Order: sequence, then C-alpha cells, then structure tokens
Amino acid sequence: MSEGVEWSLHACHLLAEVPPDACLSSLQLAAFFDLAAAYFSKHLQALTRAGITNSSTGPQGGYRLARSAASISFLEVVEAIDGPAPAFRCGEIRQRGPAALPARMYRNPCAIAATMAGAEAAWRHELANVTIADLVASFGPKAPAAKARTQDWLAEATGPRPAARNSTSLST
Amino acid sequence: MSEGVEWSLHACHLLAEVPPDACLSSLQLAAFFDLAAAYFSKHLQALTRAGITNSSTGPQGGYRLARSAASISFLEVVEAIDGPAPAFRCGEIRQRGPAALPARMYRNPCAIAATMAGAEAAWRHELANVTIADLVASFGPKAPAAKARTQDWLAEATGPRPAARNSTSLST
DNA sequence: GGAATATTACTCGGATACTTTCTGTCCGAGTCTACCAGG
DNA sequence: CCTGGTAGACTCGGACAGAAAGTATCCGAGTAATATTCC
Repeated sequence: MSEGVEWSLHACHLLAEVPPDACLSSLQLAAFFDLAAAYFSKHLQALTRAGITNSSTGPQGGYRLARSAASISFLEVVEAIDGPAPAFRCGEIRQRGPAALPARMYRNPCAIAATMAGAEAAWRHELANVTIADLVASFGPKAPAAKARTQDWLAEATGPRPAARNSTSLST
Repeated sequence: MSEGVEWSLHACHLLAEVPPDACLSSLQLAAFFDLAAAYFSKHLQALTRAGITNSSTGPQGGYRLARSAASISFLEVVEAIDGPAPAFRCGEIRQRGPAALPARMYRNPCAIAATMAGAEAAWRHELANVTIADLVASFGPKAPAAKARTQDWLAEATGPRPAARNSTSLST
C-alpha cells in the first residue's frame, strides 16, 4: 500500500480540526508532519480530484474538507490514493492451458477469485465503517496533550494574517 | 498484490488433485496454466521455502504438497509469495513536525494505524478460514467437466513413464 | 542372466537483466492581497 | 479621504527525473533413472 495513504489520512484528520472557513496550504500541512512538501501536494491533489477536499489558489488559499468529516470514510481516502482497483486481479488462468474448456463453460466465477474478493470485501467493509469524524472524536480523550498542542498550532497557522510578520528580516 | 499469488493458489489446487506419491515438475505446472515456466518456478521455490510444498530433484522429480490440503490456508500461500509484512505500515508521522510531543507521550497506538490493522486482520481472518481442501471440495460439484478434464491431464502427466516417447525424433 | 558402474537427461535453486510502479522534484497558470496613484 | 488600477506574491496543478519493487530469464549444482559392461 502506498505511503501516501497514511499521509492523506493524517491530513484529513488535521483538516477536520480546522475551522470551517479557514484552510491549510500544502506547505503548512507538510510542515506539520515534516513531509516532503512537493510530493505531499501530489496526494492532496488526488484527494481533491476524489471530492474529499476542496482547494483554493492564491494567498490565504489551500485545502479544506469538501464535506463533513462524518461523511468521509477511511475507504474513500484509501481509494482516492491507491485507486479503486482491487488488490487481487483474476487473470482467468484456469481458462488457459491444454486442459482448458471453451470459454462459455466458465460461467461460475473462479473460486479463488471469489475468495480473494470476499476477503477484500471484508477489508473494505471495515474501512468503510470508520470515518474521519471517528478519528477526531477519539483524538481528544485519548491524547489531550497532543490535541491541545495541535489546536495551538492551528490557531497560529490559521489565525494571524502574515501581513507584518517579517519585520526583522535577515538582510545581510 | 503480486500476480504470483494467483498462480500459486492455482498450483496448490492442482497439486492437491495429484496422487500422494506422484509429483509435478515446474514445467508441467507451467504448461497446465500456460505460464512462463522460469518465472513460475520462482514462486514455487517460495512455496517450498514456506513449507507448503516439497521438492524433489532429478528425473521424476517435482513439487508435491508438503501436508494435507486441509491444513494449507489461502493466507499461508499469500504470505509465502507476498511476504508476511502488513500492507499498511505506520510511519508514526504524528511524532514528527513542530507540534510533536516527546516520544514517551505516545503510548497509545496511532488510531489510524489501529484502524488499518483492524481491517487487515479482517482480511487475514477471511483468508485463514479457507483452505486448499475447500477449493478441491467445491471444484467437483461446481465444474464437473473441468474436473474430469483435469483428472485426464493428471493421469497423462503422472502416469506413463516418458521412456519411449520420442521414437520419431526430428533430426535434420 | 545378473550386478555393478559410468552415462545421461532431467530436476530444482539461485544469480542475472528488464519493465512497471512508486517516489520525489520542478516549473507554469491562475488568483487573491496589498500597495500606490489619482480624483 | 475614497476609488481605481497595478504590481506582487502566494497557491494549486500537471509535466518531468530517479529509485524500488515486480517481472522475466538464464545457467549451474545435484539427483535419479538408464544403458553399458563385466563376471
């Protein structure tokens, strides 16, 4: 599984903690998790393409959740990054080789493919039943210190306009 | 997921249909499914390394199941080919960045990693509950024609010694 | 004819290239903000 | 003082290299059956 899945889930969690009118740029998100900003933005683009996040350009622009955190499941994020294709792809090799029968004889699905599909369905079911909102809900009680720290960082990131922030530039 | 998983599961199914004293070489197995023999043997080696199959060298050698088909689960085969590592690997990125806390504060597992692990456990549970014997049991009733065809091919492959097969060689 | 032996052919196993996917980086198009000039 | 225009800087988005894993192939070590030779 792609590493970007982990990054994207954490990003969605953080975006869910942001006030609804504010947003975070890819640089801010990358800074929060200490990730390669350029590569991370690639995954954020995928989230936007999937309708999970919205993006705004220009100053004060960035990403925000496109809908409520309760409506975004883990599965959606995973599929947005890794694609909707199932991990196991049946090549129908049972229809090949000297002992094969005419194609019309294979009406039942391959038992191997069916089993793998069932396992994958169970996996997807688990991921579909957990949302970003669940993540947020468990964050406060389980890690109050981290939550407070995050809120402070968010207030710093979204609150003050960067109008007069570099009064003391380091010009030679 | 690697394509070799599909190949290996089909190979185990075919090996389960073979009489206990006989065995099939990698060339025979590859011929049955019309696969690249050299690459396919690589996966069969992995199955042997995992203790799923036994191998014999020399003429009349080949692969056979190392134990009963009922004791070989799909999960074992998948892990033999793709490795036992979980698909999702938690990079603990929550511990990075400017809002991170000292490492000792992170005693609870990452909620994201826990969710992904839970989904993967469900997937593994499904695969652990299906064995090669189940495959064999469903093969006959569901596809009698294919089963008969397979048995014929196996009788041809394991039965006659290839002593005097090339009486008409194509020499010049 | 029977048995021991050398030969032969066939098997697996690991070491070696090639392709696709994933990872990582960069620059351009578009947009909002802030500043400046004019009325 | 207010308004319009302009310049600037910041954002996303897609196009461009590098690394890793998966895919495909080959040849060598070892073994069991076979054919030969001798008794």
